[in-house]
Amino acid sequence: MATVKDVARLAGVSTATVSRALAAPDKVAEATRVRVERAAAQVGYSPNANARSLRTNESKTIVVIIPDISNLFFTEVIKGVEDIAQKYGYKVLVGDFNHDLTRGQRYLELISSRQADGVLLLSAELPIELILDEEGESRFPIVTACEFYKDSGIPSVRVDNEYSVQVATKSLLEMGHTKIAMITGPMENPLCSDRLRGFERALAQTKIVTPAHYVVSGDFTLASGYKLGGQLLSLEDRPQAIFCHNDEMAIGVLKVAREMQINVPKALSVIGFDNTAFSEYCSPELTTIHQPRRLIGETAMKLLLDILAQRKPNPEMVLPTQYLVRGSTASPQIES
Amino acid sequence: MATVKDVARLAGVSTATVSRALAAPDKVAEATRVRVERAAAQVGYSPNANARSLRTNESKTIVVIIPDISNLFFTEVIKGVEDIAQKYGYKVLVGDFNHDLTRGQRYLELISSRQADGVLLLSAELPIELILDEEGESRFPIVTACEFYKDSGIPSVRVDNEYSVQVATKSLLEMGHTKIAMITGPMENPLCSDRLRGFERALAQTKIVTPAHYVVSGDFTLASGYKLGGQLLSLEDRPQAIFCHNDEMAIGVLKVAREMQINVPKALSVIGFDNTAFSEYCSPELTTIHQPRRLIGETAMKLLLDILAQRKPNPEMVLPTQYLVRGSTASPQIES
DNA sequence: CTGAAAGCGCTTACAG
DNA sequence: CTGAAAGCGCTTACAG
Repeated sequence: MATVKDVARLAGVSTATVSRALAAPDKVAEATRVRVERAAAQVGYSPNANARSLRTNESKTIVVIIPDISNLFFTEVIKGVEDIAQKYGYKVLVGDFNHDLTRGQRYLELISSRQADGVLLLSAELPIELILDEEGESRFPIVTACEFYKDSGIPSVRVDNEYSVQVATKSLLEMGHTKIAMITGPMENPLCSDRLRGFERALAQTKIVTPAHYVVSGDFTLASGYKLGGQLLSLEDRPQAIFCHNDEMAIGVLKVAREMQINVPKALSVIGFDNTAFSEYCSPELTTIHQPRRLIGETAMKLLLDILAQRKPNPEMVLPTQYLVRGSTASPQIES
Repeated sequence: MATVKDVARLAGVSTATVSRALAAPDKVAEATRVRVERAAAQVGYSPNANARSLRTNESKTIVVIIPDISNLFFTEVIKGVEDIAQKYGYKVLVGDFNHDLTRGQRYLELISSRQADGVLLLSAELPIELILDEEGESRFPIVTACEFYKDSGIPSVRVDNEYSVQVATKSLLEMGHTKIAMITGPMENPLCSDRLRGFERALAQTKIVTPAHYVVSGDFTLASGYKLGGQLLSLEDRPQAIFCHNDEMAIGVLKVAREMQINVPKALSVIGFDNTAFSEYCSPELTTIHQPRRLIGETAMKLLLDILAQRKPNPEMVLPTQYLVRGSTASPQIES
């Protein structure tokens, strides 16, 4: 591999000048710049990023850490991150830790090993001590997106989960539903407790009493929606509507309802969350809550860029959702 | 950040010994090892990967380059890659180039900038000159998986696309179908031409003549399946079966058929490819061809590891598929 | 088993 | 505008 030395020799200048000509063309005479550029091209020079990072102490790389890369929700967020990062000359590494905390920690270590300058964390599963020191300060530049650590002071970008669910629940109530169940995500997530609270708040404004067994906890997968949906639909006092904490679980409910010959939306209304691609391709099409995923990614990346540049950022950004009524919800009808 | 120097000082040894104690514990006296380890822990030592890579000329990192991270097919392959990489002490970077060749090239440059030791390429979109030199030799350690460059000599891991499609097409023929259409992926992909060939071969063994307009070319998205499916189903000589080059497009066809009130499988059989998660959750469940995605990822990573270790690898590995008959295919019936 | 020393390839004050 | 020189933090032949 050619190095600055090779370029310098060929261009008849010092390595310092090569470095300047390539990095700060205006600090160098026009003619020199041209000579260096030609020489660089001729020897096929490609800078050694390790040497540069070692010297400058920055890698111009950020790592986005996600719990599960096969979750469609995250992948769209990543696209937004990449768009902005690219525009500002940052490389993006995607680290999927597959819900394995040891693996997640290893991605965090890209910071201490100086391979990344900052972290975009799309999860709240990692122990917060890994992120905050004893004074409650971030150990490194970090932004959380979608998921977040409640009252941690860690900058985050997300939607108003509580409000979004409250709105959708109200619409269900207005349609005349009185027996509404909910399949949550893992309840450790602040995001899920917020969504559950929105649900409860909406119900609290009515006289409806929801039995405890109407709220069950899944894990965001198709399979868990299928299983828990089947469970809810086998209840004596079968719910007329099931609100799921994401689209995948809602699609699982759709499947089990079909198998149990329970018509959606006539005998059962189903709501998802996220508005991922398949929500428009299932049958019936899913009523859901749109999250501006790409925008979340873009905003989070911009925030991280601000932090890396020491600009004081807005520590918490809440982006708007949109309640999308499609074919999977309707007024409850007499059951056949 | 603490460095070897700090550890050396505290442990009362040289930096050389620190380095050895941490990297090759058996080259050092037991007592020294313990002292160094304690000192390292005490000062919170974390090795600077850039310095190490600069010195050793390897990063212990591989990059897997994919055209679209929101494609479920790829994400499962990545999981397999990660499992193996992790086991052998390699870090995995995921680079999504979003079908943007400039971006793809930038990920390839992680090699020349020495941030990655090898490439796992899940695409055949990038110009082959970026990969092979004038002599047709790989410029760097690389393995392609799923997609591949035909007759390029680049090591690849994939399935027998031609044979898989041939088998499924035959089953359609045996069911009594005579009017079978195909929605392909982008025809630049060798993978797609192989699948098309399998289709044609199966038909060639019969007297059935398939009109040219029965073969249309999509782009692997839900939307393109929907659109092209609608097109095929609006034909005067409407096909009785549509074979799609992936599940997404097949699910798009399912949707348009539903809207056109064409019953699947009674009036239309639909076949996908890949066996991705949603294929079991659509209605009807999709008949498809299972690809061992995780195994593909594992195998490809092992192959790359062999190449990195200069072990002569098997340059082309073909893994078995499985034809899964589910609810979206049936014998053609009199149309209503 | 251990240390002194060189060097990986870059960038950047400093001096001119 | 340009160059000589130092140094980022590590590892590894070499010598003892």
